[in-house]
Amino acid sequence: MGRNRTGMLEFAVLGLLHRTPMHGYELSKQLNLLLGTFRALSYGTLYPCLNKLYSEGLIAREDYNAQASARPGRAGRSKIVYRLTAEGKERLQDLLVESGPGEWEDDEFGVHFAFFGQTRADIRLRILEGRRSRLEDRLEGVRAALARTAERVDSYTLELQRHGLESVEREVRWLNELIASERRFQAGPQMAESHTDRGSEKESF
Amino acid sequence: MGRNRTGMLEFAVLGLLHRTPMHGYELSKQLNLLLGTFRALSYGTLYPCLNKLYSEGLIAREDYNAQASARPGRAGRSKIVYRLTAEGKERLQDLLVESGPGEWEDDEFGVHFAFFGQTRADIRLRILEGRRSRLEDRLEGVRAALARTAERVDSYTLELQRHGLESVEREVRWLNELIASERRFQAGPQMAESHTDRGSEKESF
DNA sequence: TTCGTCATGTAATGGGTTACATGATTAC
DNA sequence: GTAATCATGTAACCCATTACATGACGAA
Repeated sequence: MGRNRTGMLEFAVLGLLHRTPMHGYELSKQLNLLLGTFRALSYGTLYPCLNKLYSEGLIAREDYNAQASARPGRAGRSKIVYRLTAEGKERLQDLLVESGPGEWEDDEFGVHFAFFGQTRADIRLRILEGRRSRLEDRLEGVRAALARTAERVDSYTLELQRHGLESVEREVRWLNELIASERRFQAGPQMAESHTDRGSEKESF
Repeated sequence: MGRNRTGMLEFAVLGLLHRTPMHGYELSKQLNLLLGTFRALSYGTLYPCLNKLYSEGLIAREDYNAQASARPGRAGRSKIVYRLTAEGKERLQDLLVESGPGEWEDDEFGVHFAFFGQTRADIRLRILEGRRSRLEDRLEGVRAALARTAERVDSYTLELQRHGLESVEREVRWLNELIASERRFQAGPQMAESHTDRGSEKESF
């Protein structure tokens, strides 16, 4: 047993700190941007989490009582900059590679996706496909329930369900595009121009 | 002071029981269908909630030890059917009429919307408009953040944010349609026929 | 000088899930 | 008879929010 219920927060923190060291306040903003659409979080959550990661040796702190900084601008306000330790990096790698059923859920998927840039291509594909089949199950369930109850329910409830259904359908289409583009990339990795403006050159991944 | 943090669950339970008395298990399925897209919940949450509502006198229980049923076999399986008391109905009315800023959030909005069929027209409009402005604020925030960080971030993160943004934009369009249709209805209740295909008979409320 | 925002935390509280525990009924 | 699902609950735990508490910096 002993499966880690990990907490996506720790994952997200490790992922962000791997990109670049940061202090808590900044981290919190990044996090709210990163997970923004999925979920927000507050200081009451973040700081205890940082303490925990620190006590587990996954991150290291560095105090900035900025005497050191020649900057006259921001003198000594106490900032604590965190960075990943070797153990932290190892741990992050383990988390990145996880792609079990738990990883198809909303939160988990969101965080995993956010760090796809650091994830192996085969894992990316597995997660995208898992997510898709997860959503398809959900669709089936809701459609069945809807068909059963449809005529017996007021139109607002119905409208709510219809809208929910369409949201899920839309995400499935999104996933289809992403999966196609992942496959295209894995089939022929010869080139993939980063242009990223808008439209549909998902090949840039 | 004394603002109720109410818990949307209690609201949803009262709302469902107002439509028709039910026992816990059935309630749980209805609830998961009703809030389905928004959130699921488990027995560990529901039963304690029912007990609480009962102890507050908002709902009444009725045991079904199905001797009554034609089946003479064993003492029937114990089902507990719940129905709203007078106090419960009163309480539900209070909740239905609430339309403060808290009511524009995801969960709150979902539950309120699900019971729009029992909500006064002016309140419906207030909630829809509040929700919309809530989402518009969110859009602005995300867009700003996106503009600030856009070029400094890998394309997966960007794609995630773009998709999130589009989801919100889509919900705003949905709300626009609903608001328009509510206004049409309030302006001239004689008829509000228009496209919106299956959604248009809001007059039935 | 006052206000906004940067910056870090703690304590109380709440809401929820998971796993556990039990047993009846229905369909195969 | 056996599996699925109906049906009800409890206890342990986890994660997160809210409100509280503190304080320094930059700009108006």
